[in-house]
Formats: sequence, C-alpha cells, structure tokens
Amino acid sequence: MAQKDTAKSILNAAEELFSEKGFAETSLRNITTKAGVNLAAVNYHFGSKKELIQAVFARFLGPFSESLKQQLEQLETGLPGKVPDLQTLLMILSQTALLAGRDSPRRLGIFMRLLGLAYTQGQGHLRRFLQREYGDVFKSYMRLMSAATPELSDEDRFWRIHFMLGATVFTLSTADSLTAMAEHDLGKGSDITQVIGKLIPFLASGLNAPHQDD
Amino acid sequence: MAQKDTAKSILNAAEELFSEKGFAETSLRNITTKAGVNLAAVNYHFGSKKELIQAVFARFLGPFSESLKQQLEQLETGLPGKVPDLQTLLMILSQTALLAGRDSPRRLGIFMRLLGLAYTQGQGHLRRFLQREYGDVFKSYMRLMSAATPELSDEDRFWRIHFMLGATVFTLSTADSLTAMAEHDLGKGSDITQVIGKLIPFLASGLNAPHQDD
DNA sequence: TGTACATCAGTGAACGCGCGTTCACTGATGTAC
DNA sequence: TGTACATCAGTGAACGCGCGTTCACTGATGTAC
Repeated sequence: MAQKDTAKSILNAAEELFSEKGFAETSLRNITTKAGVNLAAVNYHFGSKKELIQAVFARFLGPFSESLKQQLEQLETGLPGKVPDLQTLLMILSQTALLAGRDSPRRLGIFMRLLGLAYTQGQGHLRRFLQREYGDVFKSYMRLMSAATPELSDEDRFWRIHFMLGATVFTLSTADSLTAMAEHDLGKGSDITQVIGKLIPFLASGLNAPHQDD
Repeated sequence: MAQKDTAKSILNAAEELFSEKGFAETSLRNITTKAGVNLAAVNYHFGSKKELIQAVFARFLGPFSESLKQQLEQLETGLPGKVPDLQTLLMILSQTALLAGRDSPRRLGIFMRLLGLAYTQGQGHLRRFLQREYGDVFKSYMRLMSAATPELSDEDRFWRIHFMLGATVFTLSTADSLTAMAEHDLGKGSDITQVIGKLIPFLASGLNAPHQDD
C-alpha cells in the first residue's frame, strides 16, 4: 500500500462503520479489518479513537465550511448592503452540502447520520471540537437567516430553525431506508437530491407558518 | 427494599442512563450502581441487557399505545363513518404522549431521546420488537392520517410525515438543552408543553405546503 | 400447630472476552558529509 | 559515489481493564400434610 493510503482507508472505513453502528459499537478492530490495515495504525496516524472520530468529521466539514464561507462572502460582495432572501439561503446550504458529498451519492446521507449521532450520543469532546472549528461560519449563516425572516419573533425563529434542523438531519440520515420503504410501499424510489427537493418546500412553509399564541 | 422495587429501580436508572449516553455506552454496572441494586439482579429480572432495553421501551409504549388505541376507537364510535381532521389527529397524538409522560415533566423528552437512539443506533432486535408489539396501532393511526389529507399524493404524504417525525423526535429529544439555549440567548425559557404548542403549527403548515414539482 | 419442603428475590465472586492503547521492533527512504 | 545516521510508515504481540453473563449460594416467605 502506497504512503498516505493507510490513513485514507482508515477514514473511509471509520466513516462508514460509525454511521452504521455508532461510535461506541464500532471497535478499532472493526475499522482496521475493514480497511485492511494494522490495528496499531489508527493510534499511529490519529493518536486515539477520539481523534479519529474528529478527523472523520473534519474531512467532511473542512471543505464544506470553507465552501459555505466563500459563498456567503460572494453574496456580500455581489449585493453589498442587500440581504439574501430565505429561499436563496436554503438553496445555498443544500447545494453546498450536496457538493461536499459529491464523491458518492450516499456520502451526504452517511454524514447526516454522523451528525445525528454527534447530537444524540454522549461525545462531549466532539461537540466541543465542532463548536471550536466551525462555530464562526455557523454564526454568520444564522445572522443572515435572521435578516431574511424579519417578521418572526426571535423566539419563534429559534424554535422553527431547530424544527427544520431536526426534519433535515433525521430524514437525510435515514434516507437510505426511507427511499427503500417508499420504493416498496409506493413503487417510487428517489435519490437524495429528490428528497431535498421535497424537503425544502416543507421547511419553507413550516418556517413561515402563521404565529400561534400559546 | 420491598419486593418488585428492585426491577422498578433498575428500569428507572436504565431509562435515564440510556437516554443520556446511549445503549452501548451504558454498562449494567452503571445502571445497578445508580439503582443501588446488585449487578446480577438485571439478569435475574430481565434475562439480558437486550431484554432490559426492550422492557424500558415497553414500560412507556405499553400504556401509550393502549391509550392511543382507545382514543382512536372512541373517535370511530363517536363519529361513525366520519373521518377526523388533521388538527384533531395531531392533538390526539400529542395529548396521548404528554399523558404517558405525566409522571415527570422530563419523561417525554427522555423517551423521545430513546426513540431517536432506537432509529440511529444499530439495535436491530429493538426495531423488530417495536414493530412486533406496536405495529398495529401505528398502522391504524397512519390510515386516519391518509384519510385526513386526501389532497396529498401518497408520495408527498409519505415524505412529509417523515419530515414531521424528524422535527418532532429531534427537537423533543433535545428539548432540555434547547430550552436552556433559548433561556440563555433570548431570556425566555419554556417547558415541553409549550414546545409542542410551537411545533404543531409548524408541522401542520409544512404538511399542507403547496406541492412543488421536482 | 408443627415440620418439611418448595419457591422466590437477591447476592458475591468469578468467568472468558473484546476493548483501546502501548511498545519494542522492522525495513524502506531521505539526508549529511 | 559511498557510508553513516535519521526519519518515517507500519507491525505484531502483549498490556490491563471493564464488559455481560453465569453460578452456587443465602435467607425469607409460602405451601402441604
């Protein structure tokens, strides 16, 4: 095996296995067997299992957040002083995500599953890592979101953005089994681009729902 | 400790720890220490860790599904031949869920976190168990949902129901940290009933979004 | 009413196993003089 | 150009540890005659 291939095949195997089974249920022996490399190579290249987990996220989120940052800057210089509308913002986010996962059609689904796991499983180190590395781009995007929905109260916007996040992470992360179900029950398969196409009107409509008093 | 208390305190401790850390990350030693019982008591009362996990779900879902089944039957006998509308169906579901978690305000959030874990973590045995035990009530409810949204194509309905499910499971399962965030960022706390109150208009609006061609 | 036995909830200690990590080592490649 | 040394990627075997499970056992309660 040529140099550098070892680290790469560890990342590939880890990404897939983590997304299928979760972090704790996936052992380094699972990963190195699948990758066809020596067990000790994980600790040699990444230091520890925790750092391997972070590296898996960084490989996806690094390019993604870079590309998102550029898009947002272009928007600013293209239309100085103007605020992009909601539709534009949602499109930018989904296009950037699709682009970041373009290596394989399953990649985005796999990554969404990882993101869901990061939220639901313990892994405090992972949340701190994500916050530290990508917190700034996230905040920029959120500022634009606020500007694009001036009619919403801060409270309604806060909650509805999280409703959107939930619908997105959950359905894209289970997109594999959902499309299989749709194929079986309705005779209509779909790929992740089509699912996103169905998701966006749902999200936009939910976000703009009339305010309802408690 | 009086008889039967041992099994109950194991269930209490397991429910809480599983929801905090996931199934694999929670050891029987964690659970029995927290419950203040002997390690071997888990296998004595439940047989194995897998069966303990199922028992945790059964304790919540048993009463929940019974109560939901009754509500649906009452609906049928109260308005024979008529189909309940979407608003009614959503209300019934959320009321039943709130009722099933009434022991403590945190209970419903805890259970939603468990449900999210059941989806995202391996646990094939758990999905089979849930399907076998509660598949029928689920199907009845879905039939009513279809009847209540005749204007939607089967495909749009299928996907939008899963978008709703995602938004619900995700936000209710992280409701603790989200309300803390809302309190910190906006100075406005909220309990789970209020979150559901905000969620329902979002879901109803998303489900009824205009159809958009791919 | 008293005795013998059965059932039951719970216990303490040990079992083998797979885990993440460590470490001394190898062999190939690069660098200095 | 040749030799000595340093760096680097990767290896094989072992480490101690916490895991789920098992098992022989105890002591209290219930049942039969």
